[in-house]
Formats: sequence, C-alpha cells, structure tokens
Amino acid sequence: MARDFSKTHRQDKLNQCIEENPFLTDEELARLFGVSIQTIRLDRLELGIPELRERMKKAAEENYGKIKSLSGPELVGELLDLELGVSGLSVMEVTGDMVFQRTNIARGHHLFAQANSLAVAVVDAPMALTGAAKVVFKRPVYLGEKITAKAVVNSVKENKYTINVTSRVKLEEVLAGTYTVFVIKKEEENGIAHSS
Amino acid sequence: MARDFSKTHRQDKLNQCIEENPFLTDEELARLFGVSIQTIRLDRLELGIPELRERMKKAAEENYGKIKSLSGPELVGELLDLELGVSGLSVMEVTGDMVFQRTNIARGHHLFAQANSLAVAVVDAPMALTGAAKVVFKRPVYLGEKITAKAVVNSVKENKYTINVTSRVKLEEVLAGTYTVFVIKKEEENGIAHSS
DNA sequence: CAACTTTTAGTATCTGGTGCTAATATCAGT
DNA sequence: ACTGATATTAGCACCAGATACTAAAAGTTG
Repeated sequence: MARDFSKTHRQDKLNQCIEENPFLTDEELARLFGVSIQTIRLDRLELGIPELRERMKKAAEENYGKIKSLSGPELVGELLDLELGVSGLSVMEVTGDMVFQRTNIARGHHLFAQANSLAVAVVDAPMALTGAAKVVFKRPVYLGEKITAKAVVNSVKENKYTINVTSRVKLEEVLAGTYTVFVIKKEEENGIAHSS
Repeated sequence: MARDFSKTHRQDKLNQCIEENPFLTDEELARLFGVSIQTIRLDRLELGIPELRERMKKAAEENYGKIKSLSGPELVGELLDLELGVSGLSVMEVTGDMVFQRTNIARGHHLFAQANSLAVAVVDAPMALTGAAKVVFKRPVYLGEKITAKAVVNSVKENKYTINVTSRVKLEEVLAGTYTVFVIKKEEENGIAHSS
C-alpha cells in the first residue's frame, strides 16, 4: 500500500487546497495535482466535498446573510423589544467570524457594535449618532454564546441622550457601557461630538 | 405599443426582483411573472443581467473578500506601521457597507473596531483583550473617507496597558479614545476586566 | 390589411458536474 | 510469477442552467 500514502496525502492537500480557494474546478485541480479528473472526483466523493457550484452557492448564500447581519441593517444583532425613547433589547450569537481563532474569544468591537447600534436605535428620532462612549468588558465571551443587550435611556436633554447598555450571557454581565447619543436634524453635520 | 408598457414594467420588476433575491433561476422567474423562459432570457439580455451562476459567483467572490476584510484578520483596516509595545498606525477607507444609507455617515462601531483592534495589536504579547474603553466621536465620517488611526502606548503596569488611539481624516480628528488592554497568559480567562 | 413589436417555441451547444461500468496500472503477499 | 486488493484512468449517458440562433405565433397600431 505505497499508493495509500500518496493517496491520503493527496486528499489532505486537496482538502486544504479547496478550503483556501473554493473556486477551483475539478479540471484545474486535476492539473494541479497531476492526476486525472476522475481521481479528483473520487477524492471529492470520499472526502464529502461538494461540487464547485454547490461550494459557490454556499459561499454566496452564507455571505448574503452575513452582509445583512454584519453591516446591512442599521442594527447589529436581532431586535427583541423596542420602546422608543425608553429601552431596547437585542440578542446576538457569537459566530466564528467574530472570534480570535487562537482562543475563540469574541473581539471587543463586536460586542461594542451590538450595544452601540442598540443605543442608537432606541433614540426616538429618524437619525442619531454616537457622540461618546465609555465601556467596560467584564469577562471574555466565547464562540457560540448568545449575548443579550439591554439599553435603557438614562436622561434626555434637548438632542442629547444618555443611554446605559448592559450585555449579558445568560445572567452574567459581560459588557457595561454608557453612550451619549445625539439626535441629528436633517442635513445637520456641524458642531462637536458626532458620528455613529 | 401597449405591450411596451407591460414589457418595461415587467423589466423594472425583474430588476428589483433579482436585486432582492439573486438566487432565482430563469425558470422560477418565468413562473413568477407568468411568462415564458425565453421572455425572461430576452429581458435579462436587454437589461444586461448575467445568468444565475454568474450572479452567485460574483456574490460568493465579493463576500469571500469581505469576510477577510471585515472580520477575518485580527486587524480591522490596513496596518501601516507597528512598533510593538510603543505605537501603531493603520488606515481604513469607509466603504458602502459601513454607512447609514440615509446619510452616508459611518456607523460608530466601525471606527471603534479599527481603533480597538489597533490598540490590541500594539500590545507586545501573543494575546490581549480589551478591558475597557472610553471614546469620543468628534465629527461624522463619510463614505469614501480614509481614516488614519494612531495608537500610542501610554503606560504599562504588569499586564495592563493604557493606550491612546486618535483617528483622523486628513488632519482632522474624528475619534479619540483611551483603551485599557490586558495581556492574557495562556488559558487564562478568570478575573475581572477582559474581552476583545 | 400590412407592418411592426413582443412573445413563445425549438434546436444545437456549452460548462461542470453526477453516476455508472469497465479497463488498466500498481503493488503486496505467498 | 501468479493472485488478489487497491488505485487510477477512461468512456459514456445524463442533468441543470444556461447561451446562441432560427422561426413561428400572437398582439398592437396606423
């Protein structure tokens, strides 16, 4: 079984190869590995790797969803409850693309994003921007955990909202923050303290 | 040309329809609009809409890149300079998926993400997590602007770094923040103040 | 009615595959 | 060297989702 070595070896490489660049046809792969197309097909079969089109479809669909959840809508996470001008509630599950690969710990700005966008959402106005924020990360959050963020409006003074957001995993507090959010009147973009 | 009305009308709808859900075959579209496949094909031809597979491919490729730039690497933005334990510099261009569509103003957490990940990167350790942050958004940042973030280590006390990050567009300050970042020893995940 | 646009039908062809059968290597063990 | 097992290659029929082209039918308008 000297062949067995070369075979499993090739299949390892193939797995790697496709993971790195999923947009390769069997023909291209065959040329790459110096074997026939049929061999590649058999390998894919054994390894359970779907055909190019399925791979593309999957990639496209996945990311079509991601675009919407990561940057498309105004809100990061899923809105559960919203009482304009008073409070808001959202959940977000920590997915693989939010974490450090070494540790599976979520990067802080993802938690921040959920909390920040919720803070902006509770403001009772067509447009609002974060002016300042003060946050404390209480403990790391891991892959797969569900973060519940609760925003409560603390005070309103003219166009300036002060909002507290607490993010928890189950009942444990993981992030606490205070956000100062400004309501923006149409076409306004002057002055100090803006953006979100 | 009463037909012309119905034709252009259908083509408008078709454009919309495909934009909303790019994963429809000509056959499904034909059924949806109650016309023949050939009509759909002619419409696509006239409108310059590529076939399903091309649309999928495009979506897959686009987002394959996006995944890497939005959440893949440890750093948000592009690293220009890095002196471990001392300072770091990164740039990021504000792209369409970072802004509020109504105003083309970047959402705050994207600026935060650039600054935060830079702060974590300058720490001279294999693993570090943001413990706390205090940020002030000085002015809104618009689609297409290039943000330069500069991080400077302010103080180090055991495993606790205090880092100032200033983000500018050209010479104008848009975001100023102070980050407290903790160095994590392997497998450590206890105690207070963590995550990033 | 004639001229025109729009719609439908049908065929040949392409790509990147699946699924199946069968013919060759290639090698190990006896 | 022969046998048996595994690995590789070849070939064919078929499929989806198209393109490209030709041609016929339907509807519209002066």
